[in-house]
Amino acid sequence: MAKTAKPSTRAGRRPSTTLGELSDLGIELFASKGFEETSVDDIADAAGIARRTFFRYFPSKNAVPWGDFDTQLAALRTHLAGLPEDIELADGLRSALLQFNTFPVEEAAVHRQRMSLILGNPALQSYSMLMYEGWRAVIAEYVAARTGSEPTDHFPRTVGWMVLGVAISAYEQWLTDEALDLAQLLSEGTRTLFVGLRAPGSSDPARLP
Amino acid sequence: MAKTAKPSTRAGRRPSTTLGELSDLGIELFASKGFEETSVDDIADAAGIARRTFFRYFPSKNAVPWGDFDTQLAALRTHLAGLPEDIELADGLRSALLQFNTFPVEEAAVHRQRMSLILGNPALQSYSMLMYEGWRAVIAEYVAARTGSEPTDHFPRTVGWMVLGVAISAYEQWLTDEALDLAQLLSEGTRTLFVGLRAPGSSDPARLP
DNA sequence: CACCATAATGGCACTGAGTGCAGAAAACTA
DNA sequence: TAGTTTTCTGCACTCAGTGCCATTATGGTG
Repeated sequence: MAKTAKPSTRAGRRPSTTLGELSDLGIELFASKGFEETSVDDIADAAGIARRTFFRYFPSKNAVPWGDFDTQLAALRTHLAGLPEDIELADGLRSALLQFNTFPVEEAAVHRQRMSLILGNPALQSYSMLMYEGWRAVIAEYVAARTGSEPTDHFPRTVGWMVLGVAISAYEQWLTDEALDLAQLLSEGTRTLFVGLRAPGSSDPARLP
Repeated sequence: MAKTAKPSTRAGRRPSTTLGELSDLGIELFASKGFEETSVDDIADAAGIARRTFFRYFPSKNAVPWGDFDTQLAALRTHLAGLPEDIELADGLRSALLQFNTFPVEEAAVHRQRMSLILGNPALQSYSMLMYEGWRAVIAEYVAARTGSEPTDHFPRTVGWMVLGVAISAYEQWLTDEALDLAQLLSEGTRTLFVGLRAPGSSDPARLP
């Protein structure tokens, strides 16, 4: 997140900061002062840029904690595309979940703070829906490719939602207790997803009104 | 939604409108002019109330399409509480899904318009996350009660998310084609949820990293 | 070096959502 | 009629987000 952009040997004025730096700075301010209590002006001032410039880096204040999410999505897409084709769909999905939510230890603190903000603040919870849409689309693409259907078909869409649900509830749980292991929570969630809820003897929902 | 409030024989000035009427009016304006293009002033003017009064009925412009969602949530909670205790958890959940999304035919048109707005407009998609939170909580309560755990535990939370996913993807699909049957889409979704994704022979996610 | 193209920053004015406050307006009660 | 209760309304204010245009910094070129 706090990485520097490459020199980019081409012409024109240099950007005065990076999206990652602004994101980290914003997260810090949000965490210390509160999200609502931190204005865009506060962030811009702290970063030494104009308010107007801030909106060239982010489409909204809500987008700050997400940093360069698009890049992460692209990485996820690449990861899924590189998986062997002879593994189970379910195994591919678990692999995606674990890969996407694995990060270097030195980023653990910022990451926890970021997720705590996103999942704890109403405005940010709201905004996250728009980010999740892209995430779900990547999952749906993979499911569609593996099942010979379209990403907008019912099954891939449903799976996209359910896998997202597994991810988010794992995070929600993780944030309640510092001692919990995120990867284990994700695995437990995927288990619920993979084996289903139907107890032996339950009626078949597809055959009832 | 367009129901009138009861006479309320008590003192004080009468409300000049109802939340349901405002909601219907708002949905109509949003559908005809577009959500972004319709200002709060437009709605207030059309309803014959002051802008300031609008915000006594709704916390935000985004809340308009949801009408009195809290009442519907209460009905769902009551429905779940009234289910026999000897049925499968999965059957109770399917019952909730179908009950919550069944409505009189005369409301079908408005309901489709409402859902089309909520699922199609970015600002409304965002806001829906806050509404879904209450919905998920009701599901999680039921699951917790049936499994002897707390609504905030990992399993009830995960199930809440997954059932929500089933509901939303059914709606998304429903909106793509007028001819599709919502109840059937919900049933198909619950089937995916109940039987799980794991194909026979897939490894057990709970036993792997 | 002077000039030009390019890419980014920055200032300004404007719209529109949401809020706090104080007072007016409509109901019922005694 | 006077008092009480509840809702409505107008006003002023903050803050997010946007369109427009000028300004600044950089590299390339004659």
